Amino acid sequence: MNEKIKTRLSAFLPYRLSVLSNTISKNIAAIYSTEFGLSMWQWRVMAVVGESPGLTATQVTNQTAMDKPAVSRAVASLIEQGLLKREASQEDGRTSLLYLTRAGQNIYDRIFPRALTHETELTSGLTRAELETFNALLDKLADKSSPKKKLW
Amino acid sequence: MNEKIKTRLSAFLPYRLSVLSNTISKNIAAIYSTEFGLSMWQWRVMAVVGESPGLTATQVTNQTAMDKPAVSRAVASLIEQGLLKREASQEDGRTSLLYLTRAGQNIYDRIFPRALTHETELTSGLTRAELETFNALLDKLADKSSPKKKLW
DNA sequence: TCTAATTAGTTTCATTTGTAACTAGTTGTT
DNA sequence: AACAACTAGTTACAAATGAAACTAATTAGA
Repeated sequence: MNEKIKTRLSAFLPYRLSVLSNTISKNIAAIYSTEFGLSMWQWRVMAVVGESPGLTATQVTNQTAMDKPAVSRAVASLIEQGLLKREASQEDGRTSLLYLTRAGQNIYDRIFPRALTHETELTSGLTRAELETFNALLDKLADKSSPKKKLW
Repeated sequence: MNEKIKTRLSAFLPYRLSVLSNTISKNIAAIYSTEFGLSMWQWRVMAVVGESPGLTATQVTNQTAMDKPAVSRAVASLIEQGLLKREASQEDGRTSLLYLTRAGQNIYDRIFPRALTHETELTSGLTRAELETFNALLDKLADKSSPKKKLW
C-alpha cells in the first residue's frame, strides 16, 4: 500500500493542502471529540473565544472562516453545555459578547496543551527555521487566497 | 475588518492549515461546481482517475483520503452522468477499474488547466524556491501526519 | 476442500451541513 | 422623524455526510 505515484494532481497545491489538512484535523479531533465530546466547530469556537474573550459571533465567523449558521449552532450548543456564556452588548443590541464559563475555561486549559503537544509531534520532523519558513509561506498564501472575498 | 490578532491559536499549525485549505477549496469549487455541476468529491475522483486510469475505488480512497462511501457515491453519480465508466477486473471479482469516458476526459481537459491557472495565481506571491520549499515541507508533514493510520 | 476471516464496495439511517429566508436591531438619508 | 438599506444572528429545510451494517468475492487455515 501507500503507492507513491508522482502525478500532476499530487503536485497540485490546493489538493495537497486539503488532503493534509483533513488528515491532521481528523487526528486532532480524536482528542477533543472522544475525550470531551466536542465537535471540531465547537472546539474551534472555544479556542478563539478562549484566546479573545468577548468576541461577537461575527468576529468568530471572520476569524475561523466558519459560516454563520455553523457558529450560531456551535455557540448555542456550547451555551447549553455550560461551556460558554453570552452577554448582551451595551453598544449594539444585535450582538452579544462571548466568554468561556469556568467549566469552559477548564476544558480549554486541558485541551489546548494537548493540541500543542500534538502539533509539536507533527512538526518534529522540521527544523525551527523550516517551521518559520512554512508559516511565512502560509501567511502569503492566506493573503492571496481571500483578499476581497466574503464567505458568509 | 481583517483584524490581525496574533494569538496562540492563529499560530497553531493545524488550525492555519485548515482555514487556509477550506478557503482555497471554496474558491476552486467555484470553477467546477458552478460551471460543470461537479461537487468537490466528484471532481477529486475525476482528477485522480484522469491521471491514473484504471484505478480501483479503493485506490482512489487511499490516494484522496476520502472515505469509502464518499468514493462510492461520487463514482456512482459520475457514471450516471456518463463521465466515468467501470470495467470489471479480471483478477478480482470484487473490484472494478475506473476510467474517464470520452465526455469525462473532455471535462477533465477543460477543468484541469483552469485549476492550474488558479494555483499559479495563488502561488504568484511565492518565488520558485519558496514554492519548492513549501512543497517539501508539506511532504514532511504528510509523512508525519498519517504514518500508520487507516482512515477508511 | 470446507470454513473462517478478510477485503471491496454498497446501502441504510441518523446526524451534520449550507443556502436561503427570516427576525430584530442599527445606520443613513431625506 | 420616518423610511429604506444594511448588519447580527437564528431557523427551516433540503442535501451531504459518515458510522455501521450489509453483500459478495477472495484468501487463509485446518
